[in-house]
Amino acid sequence: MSIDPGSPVPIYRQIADYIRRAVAAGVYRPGEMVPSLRALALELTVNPNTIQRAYEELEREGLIRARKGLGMAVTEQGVKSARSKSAEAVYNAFDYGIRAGQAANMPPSTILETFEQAWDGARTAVRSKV
Amino acid sequence: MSIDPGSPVPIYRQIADYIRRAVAAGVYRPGEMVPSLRALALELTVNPNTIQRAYEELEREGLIRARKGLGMAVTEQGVKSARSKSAEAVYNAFDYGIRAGQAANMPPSTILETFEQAWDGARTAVRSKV
Amino acid sequence: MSIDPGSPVPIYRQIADYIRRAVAAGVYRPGEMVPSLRALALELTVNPNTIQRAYEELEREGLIRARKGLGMAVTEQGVKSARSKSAEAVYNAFDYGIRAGQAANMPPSTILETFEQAWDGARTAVRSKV
Amino acid sequence: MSIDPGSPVPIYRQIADYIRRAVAAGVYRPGEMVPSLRALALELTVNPNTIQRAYEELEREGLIRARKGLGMAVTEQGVKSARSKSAEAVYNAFDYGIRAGQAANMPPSTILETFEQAWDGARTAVRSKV
DNA sequence: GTGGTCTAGACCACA
DNA sequence: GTGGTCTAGACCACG
Repeated sequence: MSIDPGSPVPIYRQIADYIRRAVAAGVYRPGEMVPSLRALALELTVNPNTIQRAYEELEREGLIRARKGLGMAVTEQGVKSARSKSAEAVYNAFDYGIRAGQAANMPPSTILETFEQAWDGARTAVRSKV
Repeated sequence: MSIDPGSPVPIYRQIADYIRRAVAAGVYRPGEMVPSLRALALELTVNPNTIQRAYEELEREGLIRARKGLGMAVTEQGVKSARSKSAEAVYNAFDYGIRAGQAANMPPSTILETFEQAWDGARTAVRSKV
Repeated sequence: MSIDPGSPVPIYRQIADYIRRAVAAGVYRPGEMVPSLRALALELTVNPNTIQRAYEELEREGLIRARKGLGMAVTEQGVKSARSKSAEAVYNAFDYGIRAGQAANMPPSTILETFEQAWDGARTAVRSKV
Repeated sequence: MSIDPGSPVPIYRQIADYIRRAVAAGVYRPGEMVPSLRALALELTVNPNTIQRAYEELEREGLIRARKGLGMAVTEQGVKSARSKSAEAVYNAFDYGIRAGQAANMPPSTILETFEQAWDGARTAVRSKV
């Protein structure tokens, strides 16, 4: 994964989002441990406190649970929770885009065309990875 | 227009965004004046400094231009600029949503369905306003 | 107010509890600002970060709301929320005490007597303050 | 007995508390042995070190005493000690609840009502177990 | 001035 | 080893 320190969205939230997506994608399954604070801090070259802040947020959401001396384990209901959170995020992004287009007086057809462009762009980006 | 002081997006940016959308939508045409600092500050019950900051941002973009003793006028290329800015914002929102869905391992069909839901939701929201 | 740094309950939680009780007691009314991070940090001689952590918790609960550049304001529904939280805390303490007594095989009459002792103790403690 | 690994109260203390209550309740009488380290560790599926730590605490209190080759025996003064500890815990819980109510400006009548609710709740909970 | 984020480094309790 | 708390001090955006 990669972190953008210059982004307006705080680092700890970027990390939390990443873990959320990873859990939603099945990278970490229920009962498994997410990377330890210090391990992930080393990997991303950020301060352990920053990782902890991200994990705190996830723990409050019920996605992971702290077990002192052991680590942070993905909750049983974590995957479901992460999936719904992800779906919500996607919906919100689309909704925001559509409303922004409407507010700027863009005709519906233009908004739809813009979506198709983004769709093609993102899809070929994936293919080019492969 | 309305301001949300509790929102994470700064007030001055909410205002700048609003003016941008208004110009893109043709509310203010080239050569016309946007509301004066004090007038807008009174209407929104916000510190005039905050309006000032929003207008500074817009002036830096070339959207508006100070005319001493008159106010801030929308520039000729302002509408085009605002339109392209708006189009870019719409594209970015869609792109972000699509990529978030992919990162969470959502199948393409699900992403498309989510867009359709957002589309229906936003369209009916408009109709209900009318 | 006073902080016990040696307590097992973290300082930031002691502070959050104190603010909660203060709001419930009507010391800070809706719309009013709670002490600023730095001001309270100076008064209690703790690090501002610690105060911020307490305020974060209160903001998540909806008790207060951050207004950048201004301070943290008590929410309209904050008092109600704080009152119900306080009532819950009192109930939980009593419940815990009763169950501890039952688990130790104390007869009900002894548990009730213990409560009366605590009641008299706390009440006279208040009187002696006056 | 049951252990809650997710609780904020450490496992070793949950175990120590359980033994304390059991001694106070007369489950283990003076001279009798408490469960061996390994037996209890197996039963609770916990690291033996954790049991060890709980027993250390109890031995420091004088509740139990190591008898080489035999196990940990409840001391004669253990029961009295455990009883007074339990009584103290009950008193402290009540005292804490009363003071929390006072700090939140709850009228004495409300505090008393809250106790009665907790009393009824805990009593019926016991009955429903039977 | 305000709150928000981040780093560096420390100490602690827990398993 | 793990997570949890705290301090000190820095920089930023905001009003």
